[in-house]
Amino acid sequence: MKSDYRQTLNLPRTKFPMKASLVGKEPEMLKFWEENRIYEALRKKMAGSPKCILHDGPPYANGDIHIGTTLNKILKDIIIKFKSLSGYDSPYLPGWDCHGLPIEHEVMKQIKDSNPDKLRIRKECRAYAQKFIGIQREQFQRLGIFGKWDRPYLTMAPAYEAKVVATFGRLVEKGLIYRAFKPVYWCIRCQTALAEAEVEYANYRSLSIYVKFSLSDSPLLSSLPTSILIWTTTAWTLPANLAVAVHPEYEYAVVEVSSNGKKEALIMVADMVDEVMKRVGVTNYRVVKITSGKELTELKYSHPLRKKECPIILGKEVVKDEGTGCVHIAPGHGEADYELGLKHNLDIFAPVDSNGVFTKDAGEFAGKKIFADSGLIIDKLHCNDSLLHSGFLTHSYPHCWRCREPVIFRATEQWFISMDNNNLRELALKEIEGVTWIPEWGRVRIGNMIATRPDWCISRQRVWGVPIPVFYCRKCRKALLNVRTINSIAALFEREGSDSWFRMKEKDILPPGTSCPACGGEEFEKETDILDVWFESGVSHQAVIKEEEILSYPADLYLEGSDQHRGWFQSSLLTAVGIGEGAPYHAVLTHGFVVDGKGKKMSKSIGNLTPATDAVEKFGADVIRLWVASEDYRGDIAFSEEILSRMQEAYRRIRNSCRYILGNIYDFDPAKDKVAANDLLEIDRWVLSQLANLLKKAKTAYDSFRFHRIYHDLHNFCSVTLGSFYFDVVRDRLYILPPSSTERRSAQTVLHEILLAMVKIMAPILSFTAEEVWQHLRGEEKSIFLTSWPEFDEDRISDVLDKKWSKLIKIREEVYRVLERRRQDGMIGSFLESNVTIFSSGRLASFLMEYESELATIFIVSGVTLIDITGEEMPCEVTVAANIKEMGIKASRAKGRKCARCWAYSETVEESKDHLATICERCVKIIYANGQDTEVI
RNA sequence: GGGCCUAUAGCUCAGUUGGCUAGAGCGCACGCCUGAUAAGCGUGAGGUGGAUGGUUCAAUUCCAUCUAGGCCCA
Repeated sequence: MKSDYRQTLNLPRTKFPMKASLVGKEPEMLKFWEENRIYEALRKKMAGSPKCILHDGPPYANGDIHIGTTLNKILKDIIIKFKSLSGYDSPYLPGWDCHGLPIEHEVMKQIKDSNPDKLRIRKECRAYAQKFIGIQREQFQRLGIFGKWDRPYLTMAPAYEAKVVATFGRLVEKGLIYRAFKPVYWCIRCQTALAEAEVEYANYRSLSIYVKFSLSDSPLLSSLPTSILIWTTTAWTLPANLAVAVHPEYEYAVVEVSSNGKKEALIMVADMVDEVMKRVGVTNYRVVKITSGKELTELKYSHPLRKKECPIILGKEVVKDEGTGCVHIAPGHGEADYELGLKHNLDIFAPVDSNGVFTKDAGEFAGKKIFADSGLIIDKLHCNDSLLHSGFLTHSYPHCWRCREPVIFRATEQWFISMDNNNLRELALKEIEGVTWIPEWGRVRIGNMIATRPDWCISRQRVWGVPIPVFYCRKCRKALLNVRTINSIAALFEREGSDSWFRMKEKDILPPGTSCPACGGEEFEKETDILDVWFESGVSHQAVIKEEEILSYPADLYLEGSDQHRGWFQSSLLTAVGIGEGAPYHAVLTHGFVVDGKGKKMSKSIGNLTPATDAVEKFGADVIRLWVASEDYRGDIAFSEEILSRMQEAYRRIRNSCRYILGNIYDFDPAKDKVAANDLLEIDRWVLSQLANLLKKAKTAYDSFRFHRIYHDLHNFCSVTLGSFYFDVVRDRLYILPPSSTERRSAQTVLHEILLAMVKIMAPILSFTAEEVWQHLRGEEKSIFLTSWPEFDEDRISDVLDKKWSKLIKIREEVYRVLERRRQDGMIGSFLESNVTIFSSGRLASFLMEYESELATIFIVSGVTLIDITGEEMPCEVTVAANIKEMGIKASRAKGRKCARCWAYSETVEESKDHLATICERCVKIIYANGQDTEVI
């Protein structure tokens, strides 16, 4: 028969399961939060406290959330929760960006009708957006994100649309809105402008021509008639040619050629001379002079199709691996040409109408079709001896996504926000200075962008969006652009939404009696363009922050991916500064992009894209949240199966640390059993000092948004301070000593405090688990999120204790190295099977003497003997400590027998009689003192 | 091609104003325990600090160039 002393021990008891089963349990927790309206209770609790507003950048209401969106929302949630815990009223109002091309595009694919009514498209788009708002909302909530999910802000809501229009009106008032030409993709067949996303590239056979633009005056280069040679595959853009661009740093060659008995000189980039000559079939040529791109700009050429002198300009965009290094520029027919044209004050000239027919501005080609009649241009060039060579080239060319016809680039009238009227650019740059950028380089990044960006084109030739609230006089074609009409439209949208614009007639939209200020006309036509969606989301500071009572302006923080320096951060800043206000945010925090384990970007084509929902279903939201917290988001953020399984391990460690404590405080009632600070054992005071340190570091890290430090500190605390030391050492006290003994209560007091602090440090990150722990802690508050960040005394951080105990831990390591060797020898298994003798001298010896009675417990061995060898030689049979001077260690098999209760070896354990297990003196006393039956069977 | 950023052990991160054999945790290997047990403990092996050059008595830390990668443009 074997005696069982287990029942006389205080073994851990808890219902808190070791296995998290997050995937199954998290939804229950979500239900708990929802049913108990914890977020609302939190708002109520914090009402009146100082506000801290994180304004949500609206994700696009299309598709499932991906891992990047997940990261973004979790970061926001961590901040919201920490701020709330630490005394701020920090509400979270999520939003969605609802308008825009991607949705319209998807909807158009689904609509069978080839020419659907605009209102119908909009209706379908609205339903589509609404559907994905529902889907995404559920996915965000599944992550444990707290917020006002029942009433998010939507950019398609009438009130929001009204603010968009009103803000546009304020920009008009400031003189920032103007109309000008800008090239866009245009489909002649569909009679519509196309966005980048609506263009598909396919092979197309183009005319490929080399054209000579004869120089008006070139005596310095050659005595022969001299031309600058260009190459193009779009002959139809030549009537719109306004300049030739050359690269400022390239060398250009003057090449004298002789063909068909005619001698002339041609200019092209030096590196391409042989290549070009080969292509145009000229064999007799020689380079007579090398000049620079810069020098060429002193020259002018005469237009081959029109009587006009045109400049040669510099452009860094010019390349030399195709063509001649001299680029024909038609600012009305190309994006790069347009930018260059703006820079050099060229007209944005596009003499082509919406049907692809030359207008009267194209002179003799007026009325001709640009593709079908391009032979006329070739003929003309040929006649005036401008054509050096013509052929065909099959190359990738943009086509319309609907009708598959090749598209053209054509300047049409668009609305712009001027960067420089009213000093918008300068003011915006000034505002950037006053904003806190996290990381700091965000300031430089957005600064450079704003300093060099062109005017903001806000026109979109689409349907799903907020119309640009402008009318054109039918009589004089002038635009009606004034604050009064715009505000009346805003009011209309507020009442009926922007569908009204498409539904109603002009005269019903405009205030009665509106007349054209230019000609007095009373008939108007509404604008068909809608606003760039960046403008819409950009004015959320007016439509949301200013409107919502729970928020306050300006926001304390915007938090988005680093791509938003060009996107939302910028559109928000420009609109706010444009209407005469300051930056809409005090601080802007950016995070990098999620990349795969190898540091490559996530993309569908590479196949390394993990849907966020998959990860959540596999690991649980808390593991994903821990991953978010663990990564330094300032750079790229790696995401891989390996990383997540590491996170899972780390999660278990933290979870089990909580479980250990819960199991050991099952009979601890802080109200009754708490031991006063001064009566705590020294090791307990030391661990509280460590805890205070952890809290301090965590607070600093949360305050500076450096969450990965919290993860590391917390995890290290669990693994090192607790797991490999404190938990091990206090186990003896907790299990063996009488339940109400001061020593045991001292440990429990500290464990309870540790868990209380840990669960709060965890809460913003491991929200589900923290709440689960909290429920087992039986605190007063219904939810961990209704508690507050633990106050702590800086005084508790004791350098003296830290020093003493790090020394003890260091000594312990030395002891363990020796014990490990004995274990390898087979002398011992458990360390309790050993006795340790330490030889030391001087200060070390007296230091150790201080702890003589505790050393066995600290080392978890059955006995420690100290030998002071001050003034003597180290005995030769001991192991000398590796990292501590003047210390020798000897380990031997423990004397006596193993106590059946506490498992330590002691000579007080008597030899077993009657097969009954025997216990040591200490345990006998404990059992007697506790009034327990000694005859434990 | 331009602007901004990143690069320390297999993974995630520390390394204070340049200064002692570059640290931690996880993972891994080996072992222990079986009273935290699909847990826990111990010991140990892992780094030419992306590469090259320069400044310095001394550089992971400063400078230059390059390579790889990311975001935004062209």
